[in-house]
Amino acid sequence: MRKKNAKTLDDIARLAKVSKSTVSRALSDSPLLSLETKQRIQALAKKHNFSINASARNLRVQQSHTIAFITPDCEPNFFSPESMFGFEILGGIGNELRSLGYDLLIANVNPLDTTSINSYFGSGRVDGFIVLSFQTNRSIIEKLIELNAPFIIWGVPMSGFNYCSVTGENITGGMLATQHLIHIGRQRIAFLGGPPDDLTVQHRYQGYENALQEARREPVSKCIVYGDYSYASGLDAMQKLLKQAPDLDAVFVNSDLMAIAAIKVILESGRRVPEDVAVVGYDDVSIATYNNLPLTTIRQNVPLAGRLLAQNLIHYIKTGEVTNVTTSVELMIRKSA
Amino acid sequence: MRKKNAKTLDDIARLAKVSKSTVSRALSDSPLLSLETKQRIQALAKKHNFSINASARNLRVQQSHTIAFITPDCEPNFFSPESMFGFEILGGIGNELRSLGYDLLIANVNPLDTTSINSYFGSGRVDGFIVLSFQTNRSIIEKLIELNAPFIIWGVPMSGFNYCSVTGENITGGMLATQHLIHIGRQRIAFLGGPPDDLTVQHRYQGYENALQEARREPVSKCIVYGDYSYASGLDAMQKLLKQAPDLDAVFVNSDLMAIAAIKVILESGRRVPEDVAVVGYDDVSIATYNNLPLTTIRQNVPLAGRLLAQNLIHYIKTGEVTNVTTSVELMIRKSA
DNA sequence: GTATACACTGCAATCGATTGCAAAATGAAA
DNA sequence: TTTCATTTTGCAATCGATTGCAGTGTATAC
Repeated sequence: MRKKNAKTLDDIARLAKVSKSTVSRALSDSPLLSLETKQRIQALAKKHNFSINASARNLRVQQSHTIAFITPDCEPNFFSPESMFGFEILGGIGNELRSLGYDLLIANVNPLDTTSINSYFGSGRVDGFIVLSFQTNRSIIEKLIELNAPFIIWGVPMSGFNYCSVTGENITGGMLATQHLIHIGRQRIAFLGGPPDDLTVQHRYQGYENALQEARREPVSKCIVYGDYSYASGLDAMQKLLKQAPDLDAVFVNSDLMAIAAIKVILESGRRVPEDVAVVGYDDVSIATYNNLPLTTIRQNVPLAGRLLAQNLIHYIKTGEVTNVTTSVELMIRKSA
Repeated sequence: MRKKNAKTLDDIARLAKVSKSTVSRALSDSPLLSLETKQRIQALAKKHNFSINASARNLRVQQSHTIAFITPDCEPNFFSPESMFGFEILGGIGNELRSLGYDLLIANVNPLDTTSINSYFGSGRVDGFIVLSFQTNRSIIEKLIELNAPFIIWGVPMSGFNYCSVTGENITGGMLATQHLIHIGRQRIAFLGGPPDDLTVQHRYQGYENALQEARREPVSKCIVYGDYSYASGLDAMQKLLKQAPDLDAVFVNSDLMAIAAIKVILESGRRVPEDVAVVGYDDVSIATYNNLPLTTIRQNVPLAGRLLAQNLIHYIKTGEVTNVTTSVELMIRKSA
């Protein structure tokens, strides 16, 4: 005995001998129906494993119940190791969206041509966007503002604008890392940052500076270099650092991938890690653990961040209330420092 | 002067002083219209940056123009390092789908409760599915078959069924790896596989066996162990291997992540890599390169695989033609063997 | 001038679910 | 039995784009 699948509300209505309005109300758990009919219809729908037509529903209620996660379409591509962090955050986002009744769409957008955002939002294809601000997508954020589209970013919002965000406690992160290096007796602690115009990076730098000042020290400019989060830039930056300040004995790096690159350079220079140069990374993505020399790093609570991004975006869509929250960070002590 | 955005076909129709049928035809580049009106309307639409309502269109044409990429909702989660491979393949899939006019949805499905697949397919939410078969999702594939939903897998199809697939040349991969180890003079070559009931793994084993036989050798059972692609299982399996066959001088591992785990165990046992034990991985995901000891591995053409998955699935949806293609693999010689 | 063909364009039905409003059913009170 | 209030259900319009068919207009041939 196989139950045939019902296709539309009308099919179920016919079977239940009611109108399709009633079926619609039963499935959306409307208080207008008697409990009895509601349950009867719900059971029937389940039996014929009926599921409501998404396009029709979306058309009628003028919502897509879909959120786009924006991945910049450029080199280095989002779907590359450089964005391992982005990958790991997707899990939390997806699960939370699902439990809120939303779907997750992957939207590839070229930062140099943001018109495709129109085709997602203007078409009613998606109700909102999630963007990682640490990538090359300032132009994307500007476009979203221009379109007045609901969105939320992971990172520190640009000043002068008012939109939702979730970000780690970057100042605290910078302090924890630096304090740890001071605590284990390091004298010359370098800073290898992400892009210097990124507010996130500036906050981490500020934490670094605060920790040094706490210990009555000052940052030294030749110990400060920047990369762009890529492996290659980590190699370059660390080489530069060793040239400028050969006497450094520690470095705080703004991402795990760059930290791994830095370690490679340090080892190749004949120094040992952590004995000669201690290294602290940032993010605690998977490679931090799997690296031959497990990385001491600042852990961001990535799954939580994903959930918060989803929750707060939906909250904004429903209420218009802008939220800016931060998530805590934690020092993970392993082998590299 | 800001151009106001037109919301519907009617808006544009009014502006162009034609009917909405004509606008619809102009935007879909119908041959029924004169070139002149077509261009006039297209320009107008662009100027008012109009984009067609997706729900309405999808409702009318009874297609969603959306493909779901299924991620099993279980531990180890898809969005974890264990699936770095899956992550890297997403890029190719997304780009290709986009150029074919389809969107990419991330669908989290619990392999123990596949009813959610209904809510994606039965609701017309998506037109088809892409599944990675090397994960714990046999039940998902069975559900898709039962629903008669269009789908394509990455991996070797279950025998007795007829559905689309794309897979790497696993036999060749196994041979290339093993031949290389023989070529560099290794005498006792172990095999550390993925799940033994996975056809992909069986093919790789067959390649391993073929290569040995070519060299007039035979596989030895105590040199054959299996894991489940996770880092932890790689540690376990390698420990077992060293216990069973302490005299081994090479191992062919079925994934890069397990290979990195294996290297860790080998080093901790006091042996050197590659001097005492050579290691060849599989997949060539990013960690293979970034590992302190860059991995010699079998490269799968992942971006190509993604594109093929997208192309062949859409082809199947449109024509009903089942395709089973394989993509070539390549030996990447680095430091570990 | 009329007939015929052909190129364009518009009308109106349609996809399936939602929801304001009206109608029917039920129960209680008079 | 009638009336009124309340609960429950149904009618029909609506969301926006597509498309078969019919209608208009123009050009060519007779």
